[in-house]
Amino acid sequence: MKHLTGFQRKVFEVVQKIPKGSFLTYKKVAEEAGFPWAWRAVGNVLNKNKNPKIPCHRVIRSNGKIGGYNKGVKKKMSLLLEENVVTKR
DNA sequence: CGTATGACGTGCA
DNA sequence: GTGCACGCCATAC
Repeated sequence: MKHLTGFQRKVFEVVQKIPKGSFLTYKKVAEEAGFPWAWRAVGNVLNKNKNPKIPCHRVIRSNGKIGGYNKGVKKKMSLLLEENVVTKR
């Protein structure tokens, strides 16, 4: 797990704790992580994140858009449709 | 150590 | 409701 900063570790913790069938926005994750002012960094951390243990696909934008996914946005949409049971857009 | 980037968010036209 | 621009934080180079 290497040397993650408290920020990243916290973000991973929160994202990993997201219950199935639910999703959080980047800003919400940052807020839950304890860094509500660094919602920007949340997306960056997840982007560079290579940990498959982190359901980063459950984190979407506040715009209601899916956002992105380092494994493929298409994959993220599929996961959201299957796990979060959400509608397209 | 300094600069640039990015899976964002909000504001304004 | 949609599009463009700016601001923001942390990380990577």
